[in-house]
Order: sequence, then structure tokens, then C-alpha cells
Amino acid sequence: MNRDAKRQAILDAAYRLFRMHGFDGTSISEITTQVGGSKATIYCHFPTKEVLFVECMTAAVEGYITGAVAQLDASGTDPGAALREFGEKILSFGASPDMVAVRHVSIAEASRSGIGKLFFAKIVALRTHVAALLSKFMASGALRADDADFAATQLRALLEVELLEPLLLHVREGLPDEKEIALAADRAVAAFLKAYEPDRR
Amino acid sequence: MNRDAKRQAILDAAYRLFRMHGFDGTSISEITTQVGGSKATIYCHFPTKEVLFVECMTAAVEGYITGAVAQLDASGTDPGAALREFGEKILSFGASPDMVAVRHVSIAEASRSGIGKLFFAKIVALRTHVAALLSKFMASGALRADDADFAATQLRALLEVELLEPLLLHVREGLPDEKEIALAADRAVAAFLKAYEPDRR
DNA sequence: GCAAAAATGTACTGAACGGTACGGTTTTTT
DNA sequence: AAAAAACCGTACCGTTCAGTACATTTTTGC
Repeated sequence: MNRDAKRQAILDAAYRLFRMHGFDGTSISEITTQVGGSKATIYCHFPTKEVLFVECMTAAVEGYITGAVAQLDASGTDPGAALREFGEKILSFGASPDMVAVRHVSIAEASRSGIGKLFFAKIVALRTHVAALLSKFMASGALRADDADFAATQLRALLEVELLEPLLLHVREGLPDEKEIALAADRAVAAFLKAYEPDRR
Repeated sequence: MNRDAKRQAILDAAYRLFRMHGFDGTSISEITTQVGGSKATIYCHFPTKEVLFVECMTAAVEGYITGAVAQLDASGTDPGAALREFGEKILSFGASPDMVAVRHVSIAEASRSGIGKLFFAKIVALRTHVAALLSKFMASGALRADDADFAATQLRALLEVELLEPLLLHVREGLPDEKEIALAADRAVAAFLKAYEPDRR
């Protein structure tokens, strides 16, 4: 195995364990037994446990935004259809067990090495993309003209409230099925559209 | 000091430390130095560290809902004014450093002894109260008739999204000032009212 | 005032963990 | 093939921690 491949294997195993059991709940020895080799090998790639943690969580969070932005389709002309489709995709992505776990750890270890700040920055980046789409609809008169960034924030809140909080609080587990996701996206987008429909006078 | 008083003193000190540093970050010895006495005393009141944790977090979460419901004033007749007032109160309460810390720990230790489930149950209880208020407005025609429970959920999402997430992710600290809270409540309630205004036709 | 119950201090156990040392082995590079 | 780098296993160090044992003192109930 290559040096880089080894390094990546360590990161992968560490990511999986950190994601499942958090920072304190994961021991270096555990990582070595998963990835093979010995502790010394890990400490020749990463100076401390915390550096290893930050590095693999950073990569995971980077993947989060990349995957989410890919769901955005700016070609539509009807806000309802476009937002519903985006909402379903983003929910089935963001409510997946992996992503819930990443989010969980990001909050739990928020004060450790700025992993929370990083996660927040990624959310802001995603919001910017959504805001651009909303801006387009506002310019065309399909939506009421208003602060597009803030509208994107509210849309995210409406999308996430129904499914994400129960998952984060471990009240339910597993990926909700398609019907449920579609329903949640529908209810959120419906409220959002009413809140941002063009003024009727 | 009374036996009950001692027990309460232990709970208070433990609560403060757990709230600040989480479960793993707090040691029993630390609690003893804060409360006086020795470890043996703690272990004669609580069988394990986890039981102590659950007991004081449970009390804290109970207080959460009690304090929040007390903010509800069902006497008003104008939804905008009533919800804005409720929103401001609930935000300045829920965004306080103590409550943010409780929420933080509730998520971080969600899988430990069902503290997450308990927290969720309390949120549902609060939602029920808000839904009753919304129902009243829906019945009077001040709001569009719809699922009041779900409307309360969406209202909470809109209220919390602007201030709470940055606090949970440690992107900002301290209690936001009154102006900011009023603004956040205003924006959330404005969107909510638009989404739930009676149909005009 | 006395007996029972509870609180206290100290010292300890046993286990887990992060991180290091080191000598032998494999892999890569030149 | 030789030299260099990376890898491996094992043993170890120092520390921290939950929880216990026990003898002593304080508080409480009658």
C-alpha cells in the first residue's frame, strides 16, 4: 500500500469511527485495529489525535456542501416545482444516516478546533447558491422581491424542521422513506411559497 | 446541611459542570471539589455517574418547558402582536447561554440514556401549547385554518433559525441584544403570518 | 443524651487512554 | 542491489478516571 493510500485508509477508518462514536468515544487503538498496522503508523502520519479528527471531519464537511450543491438545478422556471425538487433531494441527502452523524458530531464537538465554524461556513456557502436561485425567481416576478439570502435561510429552516431534529435527537433512526421526504418537502415549500408569493393587489 | 440540601447541591454543581463540559469532560472529582465533601458522598446519593447526569439534565430540561410555557400569553386578539411578543420572549429565553448549553448537551449526549428523547418530548409539549394559541386564531378567522400543530412547528423553525444555529455551532457567543432578538422575532413572525394569512378571494 | 444513619477524608484498585521507544521487516526509490 | 523511507508489533510511560473500602467524624431522630 502506497503512503498516500495508507494515509487515506487511516482517514477513512477514523472518519467512520469518529462519526459513530465522537471524539472521546473513539480511541486511537480502535482505529488501528480497523485499518490494520499499529499506533506508531498513525502517529507518523498525524501528530495528534485532534489533528486527525479535524482533518477527516473537514473532508467530510467539504463533501457535504459539494454533494448538496450538486442537487441544485437552476434551469426551471416555476418556483414551486424547482424548490420541491430541490427540497426532496436535499432532504434525502441531509437526512441520510451519514450526514446526520456528521452534523451530530459537528455540533457535539463544535468548540473543538473550530469544526463548528467550518460546518457553519459550508451551510452559508450552500445558502448562497440557493439564494441565487431565489434571486432569479424574484427578478422574474415569480416570487416577491425581498432579501434572498434570508429567504434561503428560512427555506432551509422549513425544510429541515420536520425530519432533521428527530434524527439529531435520536428520536428516530434511519433514512425516512421517499413518501415521507416528499411530504416534508411539500409542506415546507408550500409554506415558503405562501410567505414569498408576489403581492396581490 | 440537610440530606436533601446536600443532594440538591450536588445536582446543582453537577448540572453546571455537565452543561459546560459535557459528560466525558466532567469528572466526579471535579464535582466534589465544587460542592465540597468527597467522592464517597456523591456515590452514596447516586449509584453511577450516568444516573447523576440523567437526573440533573432531566431537571434542567423540565425547567426549560416550564419557563417557556410561562411566556405564553393567550389573551391577545391580534396574531401579529401576540406572536411577536411570544417570539421575543422565547428567543431571549432560548438563546440564553444556559439554555444553549443545555440544548448543546442534549444533542451531544442524545443517545445516552434517552436524554434526547426527553428533550424532544418537552419540545412537543411546548408546541402543543403554541398550537392551542394558533388554533384560537384559526377559529376566529385571524389565521387560515390548517394543521395547528404543524404550524407551530414551522413557527418554531422560523424563530430559531436565525439565532440558534450560530450559537449551537459556537460561531457566536453570549446572549444577542434586545434589538437583534426583536428583529429576528419580527422577521420570523412576518414570514409566518404571510404563510398563514387567511385566503383572500 | 444516645444510638443509628449519613457524611467525610484518604487511600486505593483496575482499567483505559494518548503518546513514545525501539528493533525488526517490508516497501519504495535511486 | 543498495540505501532510504515507511511500516509493524509490542511493550511501555504517565496520567486520568469511575468506583470502592474503611475508619472517623458529624448529623439526625427519638
